[in-house]
Amino acid sequence: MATKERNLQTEERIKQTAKQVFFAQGHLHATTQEIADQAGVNRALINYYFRSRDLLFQQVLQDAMSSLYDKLHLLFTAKMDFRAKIEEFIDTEINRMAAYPYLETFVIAELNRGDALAPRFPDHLRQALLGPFSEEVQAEVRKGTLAAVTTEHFIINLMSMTAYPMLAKPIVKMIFNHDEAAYEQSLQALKQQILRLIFRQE
Amino acid sequence: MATKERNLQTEERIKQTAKQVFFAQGHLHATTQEIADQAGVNRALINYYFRSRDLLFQQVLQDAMSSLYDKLHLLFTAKMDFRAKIEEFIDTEINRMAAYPYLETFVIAELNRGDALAPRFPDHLRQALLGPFSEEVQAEVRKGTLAAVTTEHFIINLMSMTAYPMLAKPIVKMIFNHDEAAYEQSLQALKQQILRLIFRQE
DNA sequence: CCAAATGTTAACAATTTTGTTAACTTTGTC
DNA sequence: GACAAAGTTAACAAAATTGTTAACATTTGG
Repeated sequence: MATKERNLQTEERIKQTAKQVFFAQGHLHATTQEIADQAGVNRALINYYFRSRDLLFQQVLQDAMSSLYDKLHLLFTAKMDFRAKIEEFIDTEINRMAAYPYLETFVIAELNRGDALAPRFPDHLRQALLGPFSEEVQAEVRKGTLAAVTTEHFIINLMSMTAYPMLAKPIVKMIFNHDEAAYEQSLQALKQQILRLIFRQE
Repeated sequence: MATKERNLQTEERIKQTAKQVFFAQGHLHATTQEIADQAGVNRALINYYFRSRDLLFQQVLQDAMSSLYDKLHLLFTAKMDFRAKIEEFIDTEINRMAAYPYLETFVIAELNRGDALAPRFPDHLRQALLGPFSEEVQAEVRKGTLAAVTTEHFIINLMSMTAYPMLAKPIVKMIFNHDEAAYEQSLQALKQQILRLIFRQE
């Protein structure tokens, strides 16, 4: 008996659309109808493939968490020159956030719903963080290329600067009176500006 | 005819509770029933004082926007030593965010609902930003106390570092395996760490 | 090509949430 | 203390949203 092949075309389209609605458009209150409409499918298909609205949400949440883990895994373990690694992290992270500005907002909003199960951070990631990566950071501190900060706060600040500007996109646009184009441009420039702030030599 | 005095005790209690639910607990999907329960009032009173759920949301949103404006106004116009001003901004901002971690999340989520009216950033604030405050920042850059960054990105980075760690509180706690106490402690230490990162002298 | 499995749809039912109304209570004022 | 205004409540009505079902369509394997 061959493995049952479900119609991934539709199932995947629904999930992708849900991500688009939640992560890109920031419609955290979106109904199943709205998602079905944008996906161009009958709403009942959401129940057919995902049983319930909640299970769709959980699947999307799982995917989002996975992508969070992936990006941190790369940062903590890649065997590259430290500065190059940070540059790449900033670059991919800003590009990712530009496509999905509200991914973390969605994750956080879902985590705050009483019923949500708190996901666990993979142990091997925390080991890499506390061990090898922390060594790298502190070596840079001793060299004087980084300010004297703890590894934990270095990571927090790095995540802050690469995530917040897109997470708070409407606020940033409002403060600086940016249209979409100006905002995009400011975002690209931000990459260099973060590097200048973090690293101590010219 | 004297001005009509409505029962501000109840009206205010409802609004305060709504802020607590949205900004502190992060229940962005909260129903009017949940708010009424936590406020200890009959749900119909929400309609009595605010007409509709949406109008309550809008009032809370307005208050949130005002507090955002206030904090920026202070940063842009206070006549203090630059470093002292930044220190104070970080301090009050982190304390505020610790009490209301999800204020900006709520604002952003509401701004992304199609029907919301985009609020305008007060002109006098943008003037102060582009004029006097920008002068201050660039003077510090010339002195070498700040890295060579644009005023815009300086502000964005500052807001990022003071807002994100609380905005993403569940994620931060998860990554570093913090309980509530450890998280609080990390937050207090963050203030100094941000200053070390921003300013160039020891 | 036929039959079983899978996919899709519209209609319906159940649930959740919001808004309204009318009766009742409290408060302030004369 | 009587009266009017404001405040409060439970019950009801309306709307929005989700979940289910049964009929229909399409695909797939023999």
